[in-house]
Amino acid sequence: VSVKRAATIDDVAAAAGVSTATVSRFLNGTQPVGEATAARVRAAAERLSYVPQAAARQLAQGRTHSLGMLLPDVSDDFFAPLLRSITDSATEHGYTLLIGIRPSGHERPLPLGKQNTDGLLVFDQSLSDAELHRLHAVHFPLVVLYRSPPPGVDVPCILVENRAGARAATEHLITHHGRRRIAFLRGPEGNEDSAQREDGYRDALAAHAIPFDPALVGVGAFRERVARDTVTGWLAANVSFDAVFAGDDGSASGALAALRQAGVAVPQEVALVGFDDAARARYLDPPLTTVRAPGAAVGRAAVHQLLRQIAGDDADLRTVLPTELVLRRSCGCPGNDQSQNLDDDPLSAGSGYGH
Amino acid sequence: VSVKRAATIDDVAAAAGVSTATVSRFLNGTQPVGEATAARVRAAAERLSYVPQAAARQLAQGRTHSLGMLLPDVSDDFFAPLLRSITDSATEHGYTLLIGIRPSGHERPLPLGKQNTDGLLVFDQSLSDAELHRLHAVHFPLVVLYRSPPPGVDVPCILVENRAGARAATEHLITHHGRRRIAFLRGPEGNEDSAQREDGYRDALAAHAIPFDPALVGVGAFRERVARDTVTGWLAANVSFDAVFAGDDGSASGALAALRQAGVAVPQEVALVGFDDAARARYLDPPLTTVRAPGAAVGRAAVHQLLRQIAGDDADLRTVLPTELVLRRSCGCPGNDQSQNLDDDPLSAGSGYGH
DNA sequence: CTGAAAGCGCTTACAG
DNA sequence: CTGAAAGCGCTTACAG
Repeated sequence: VSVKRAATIDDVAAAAGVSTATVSRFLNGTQPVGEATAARVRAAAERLSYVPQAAARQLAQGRTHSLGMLLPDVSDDFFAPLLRSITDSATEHGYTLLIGIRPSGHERPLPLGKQNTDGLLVFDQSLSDAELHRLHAVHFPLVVLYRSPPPGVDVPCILVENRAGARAATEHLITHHGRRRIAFLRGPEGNEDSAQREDGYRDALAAHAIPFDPALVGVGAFRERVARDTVTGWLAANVSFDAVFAGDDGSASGALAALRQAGVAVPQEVALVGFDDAARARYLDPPLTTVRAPGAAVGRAAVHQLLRQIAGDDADLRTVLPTELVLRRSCGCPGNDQSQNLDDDPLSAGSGYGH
Repeated sequence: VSVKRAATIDDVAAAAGVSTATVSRFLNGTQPVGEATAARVRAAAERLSYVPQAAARQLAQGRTHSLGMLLPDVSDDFFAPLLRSITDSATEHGYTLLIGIRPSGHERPLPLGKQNTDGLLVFDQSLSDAELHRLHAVHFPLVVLYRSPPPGVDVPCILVENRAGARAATEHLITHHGRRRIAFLRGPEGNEDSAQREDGYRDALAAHAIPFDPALVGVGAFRERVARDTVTGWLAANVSFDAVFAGDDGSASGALAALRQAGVAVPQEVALVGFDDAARARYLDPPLTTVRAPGAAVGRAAVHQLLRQIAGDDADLRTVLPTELVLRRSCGCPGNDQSQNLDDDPLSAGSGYGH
């Protein structure tokens, strides 16, 4: 047994005394094969430790059996549960996940496409509208996550219930904690999730006859430092507020840092609520009350819709997943970070790295 | 221009009035091409928006131009900076990163190998010693991360200075904060990083003539919950200690939760130090003093060594990266979580997701 | 500088 | 149930 060259289907066929067609059929189960033949092929493949070469199958079949995932950038703890559910779902269906990172600014060509992938999960802004349009026009299977497709481009999308979640969070501050001067930290310009969260925030104010005050809306940009600076600015300017609803958990962290820095007690003086329930949320002090956006469910739904398209079926154009208010202590609730918070930690469920 | 079928090299060749060989040479720059010819080919490729099909090149060339990354599992915030540096380095050198997740227990066959990848980055225990041996025996390029290869298997490895880092952390507790009853939270059984960190811990004790007390070593398993339970047990049993050196930041979080729960003041009554400087470290309260293990540098080094092997060069068998003690407040230092901690956050450097 | 042609390792009608 | 053969879309000696 030479160690130099990996065994090919020809080697297996020769060893088993059959044609390559038969080997292929048996290994793929695409057509019945005689019992005796099967045994010989199995033995030969085993003995030669034959592994089919992906490129050759891909070329012959015209499909790659792999899914691409395109990210605008790799950042923060929001990512882990999502990635995990996507890889799990893909693996479960016999697909390999190919990840391409698209740095912001995307000058470079797409690393992933029809050439190396059967379909693509597109995060947020990692594909421009024009690119989305072009790929969809050639019927390349696509699913967009955390955004809707541009008008006229019927690409299935996976969204979360931003508006209802944001409304629930804001109403909780009003109803349970008597807050009426609630500030809002916006996400990045043009971000769809953020716009919807702001709508929910306004819904809640309106429902409780609290006038909307533009002075209480600031930029958080889903960035910790930006949010910190904004809140620090408010404090310096003596803006009066008794609560902050942050557009995401990252900006909530920043707000918390600014408040702590200024000696403002959270939640006593200013209550705080975030959005996402990212991994860090439970570790903040006080633990962050936030709206859980189900990352794992988003991942599963995305893979499902992508596979339907690959199979030639129609996919749902719009999947909206429910959000849920998670009460911890930053809003003023008694919280419960002993059992609940740690035990359902989606991240500690794994085995962890060996480091 | 038909929208049905993607253009192939034949289409381009026909459109440009040259042979496919010429198209290939021009596009890959493998051989000089006449100026006029080049112009025609460029125009044709452009007009047909030709993208070479990866599988065909792979088959013809016998290489995939992609790197695999194998993970035992996707977990926690330790992962993000590492993944980011790996993808960046790979992209920079014209490689695509293919990620395969190997769930613990690994009953399933390897998703990544010679069939679809030019080389593999192997994390921790995601490959068994036998598999490692087998792949190395057939000269498949491999780099192991956060572990050394099994004896007799000359696979390059990337490690961090665990022992020195752990010693520095422990000595800091002794020297600067006068602690002498320092507990240690071990990592998972058989974990190399953890063993080395324990060595460093013992080195420090010995250097200061503090007897090693086995009652002060407990299992943390790099898992938050496990560590929490261990520390809770110590407190219940009235074990006396004035500091905890946790094997990683995850177990440090758990220790902190247990201490807070029991009303023990950190750092006044018990000082705490972790290892890794994971994303969460700066968000704990108090911010966690920890040993920074340079995830991004590990990623870059790993890709570098892998590419060298792919190029047929010799790679360094052992790369050990320095660690650095990061002083925050959990050890009793005044800390400085205003500017430094946020501004150098490797995770907030990206654009963030639109969620 | 350019082309004709073989070959990479599979799959899959087609024929039996 | 099985095989001979064409074909997937590239690359690359080989010859000129």
